[in-house]
Amino acid sequence: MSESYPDEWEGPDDLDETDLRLLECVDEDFDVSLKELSAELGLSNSAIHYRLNKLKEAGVIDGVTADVDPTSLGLNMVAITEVSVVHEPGYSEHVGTDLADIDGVEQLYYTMGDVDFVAISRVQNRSQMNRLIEKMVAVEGVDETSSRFVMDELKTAPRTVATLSEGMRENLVEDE
Amino acid sequence: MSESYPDEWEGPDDLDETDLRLLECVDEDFDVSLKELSAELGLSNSAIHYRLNKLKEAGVIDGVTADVDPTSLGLNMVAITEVSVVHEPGYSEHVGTDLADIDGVEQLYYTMGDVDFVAISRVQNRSQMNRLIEKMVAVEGVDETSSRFVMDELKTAPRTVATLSEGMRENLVEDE
DNA sequence: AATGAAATCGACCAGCA
DNA sequence: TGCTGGTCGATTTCATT
Repeated sequence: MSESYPDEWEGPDDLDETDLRLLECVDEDFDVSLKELSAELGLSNSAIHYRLNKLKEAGVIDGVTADVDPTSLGLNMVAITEVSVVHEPGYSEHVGTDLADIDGVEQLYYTMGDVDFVAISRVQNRSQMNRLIEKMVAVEGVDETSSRFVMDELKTAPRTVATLSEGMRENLVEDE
Repeated sequence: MSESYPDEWEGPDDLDETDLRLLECVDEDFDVSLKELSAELGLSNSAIHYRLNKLKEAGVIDGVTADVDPTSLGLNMVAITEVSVVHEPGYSEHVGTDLADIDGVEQLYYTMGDVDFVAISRVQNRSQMNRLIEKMVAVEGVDETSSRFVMDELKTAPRTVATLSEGMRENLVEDE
């Protein structure tokens, strides 16, 4: 994020419309054969393969992962926790990594404003959640925490490409 | 989540230690050959394949996806927004789906407490963010919103299995 | 539930537009 | 650079234990 580009700048990589459509497919489901993709995009198998490799090497695709359903592992309890730290310089980085290392913390954001960190955690039961919050409070530099329980996850995994607006899309393919 | 199980209940599926180790591998990186997995786990290729299929059919693995790096698409701006709704019965479901449908909203949680929804959104620039917030406010039933900008994402994609604690693991394999 | 062999599919290379 | 076609190696499937 240490870029000197203007606010309306779009992205470093030169993607064309085909790349974007390919990303839309595999961002949703990579468990498809090259055949299906080539049928969808009107290209040969090797062409798809070639483009996928290019996207991986460029870091646009930075991994392929199996999405594990948390509820099938009994991880039914989700909480969103706001963490504020004592305001002494240099603390935040340390606090951040300590918080991120706590088992059950799935996401951790460092934010502007009165609250300093927002964590999203997932556990199996109340006692685990209690222990998790205790660990957060015990991190040196943490001032106070405030948690909310999640009753429903209406939208979860970051399906980055699927949530692109038309405008965002245009910014990517227009000026490559 | 409409289960009548006690709080300490662990999970519906009968997983053994091998399944869990396999999940740990592919949850991190599915772009590996069966050879590597069979070497790691001491099983034949076909056995790995058999277990992977079983996990997919059981819904433990509910998909294989390519992880697209948002920054390579110029999606550098992330916000966490708290949304409260006017308290009239039956509003919440409608508001939830409307909010989830807004382009750029990657995650949406329905929570207990004074705030009703928490959204995590990702866009390319300030004007897109402004429009996104406007759309949220325009949703019928939304009372007010409060947004915080994310300065750093210390932990992002829900690597569910990777963040399991020892206790969570034990709950899964012990009593299958 | 796991194995090995057979059929199928994907990865890579050389060459071409 | 982006793509094609063919080859080899990998994966999927299936009969068998």
